[in-house]
Amino acid sequence: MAGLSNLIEEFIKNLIDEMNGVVEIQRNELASYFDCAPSQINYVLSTRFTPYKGYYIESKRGGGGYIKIVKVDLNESNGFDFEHIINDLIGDSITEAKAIDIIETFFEEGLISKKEANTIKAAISDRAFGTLIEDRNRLRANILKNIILILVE
Amino acid sequence: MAGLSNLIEEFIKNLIDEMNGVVEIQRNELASYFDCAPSQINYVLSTRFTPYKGYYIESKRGGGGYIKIVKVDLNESNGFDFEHIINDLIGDSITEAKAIDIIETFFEEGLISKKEANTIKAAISDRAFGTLIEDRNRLRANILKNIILILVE
DNA sequence: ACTTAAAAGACAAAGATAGTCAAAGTCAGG
DNA sequence: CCTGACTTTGACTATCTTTGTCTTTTAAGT
Repeated sequence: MAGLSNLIEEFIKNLIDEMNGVVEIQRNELASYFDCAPSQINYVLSTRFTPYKGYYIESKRGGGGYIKIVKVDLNESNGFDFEHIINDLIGDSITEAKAIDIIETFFEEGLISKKEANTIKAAISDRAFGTLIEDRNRLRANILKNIILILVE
Repeated sequence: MAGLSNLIEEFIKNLIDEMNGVVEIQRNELASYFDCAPSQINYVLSTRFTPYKGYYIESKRGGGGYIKIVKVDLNESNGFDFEHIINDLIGDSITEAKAIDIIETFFEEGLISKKEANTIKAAISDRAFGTLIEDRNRLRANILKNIILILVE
């Protein structure tokens, strides 16, 4: 059940690993390698390589154009920028998917264990909110921020 | 005497046994296998595979979507009677103070670390719920039950 | 400078799943 | 028979993926 987007995601992640955290691709080349629409590459980038997952992207159009994907090393020197995470990435409302991305990143960077990651995911999942319909994203932002403050201590 | 929902329930339970406690299904596929409305599957899941019975569920929509059902053994774990905790102590509503008591007990008995205890407390505190006024205790019960299933697993 | 071709970006439509909710059906007990 | 709980169904919604079309940017040649 692979799924094309997942394949492309894996492919890029392998490249990034091999290249020590930075990779440059050419959109059309990659698209033709996977025999898909070029904009599929944009889709993968915008859903899988987001700031919530610890990536940022630069690109250039025209002849010699490229897309550069950088994996941010959150632990290097500065440690996590919690202020940024709390104010900009979470704010006062966040979707489940984005919250999970942040939690996964914490795990991948060694800030929390797998068990802690799963616990936090359980705590902020829509499923855990049950029948509560309104303001899920606000509630989630609140809970997540409270949890993160504990982790920082 | 049979009843479609019971058949589907049995079918899924057999799958889970075969698969060692975790199974992924596709809603439409299963519905067409039983020749019923897809939402019948949701009905079965929400009435038969609840946290009270030791199940939790994850899913994804869209292409490559799935429903993942995980069975947790509430009986044989760490000397805790999780079934009792979930069904009787928590139920579908619990105060902050009582929830904290349960979490403290988990810590004292070595099921979770101090950090995990603090994380969970942060997740179910009234403070984390912010301006949400109604149904705090219901919400807390839901979140706590989901977290406990993760801890047991 | 101007033009053109070679990138990448934006966005919308179509396809593929799953979720929600309420109406209609069934069945057992009073 | 009536009532209420449980079940079944279907219409509508939400989310995720794939594809295609049109736009914008940039480098290179004239």
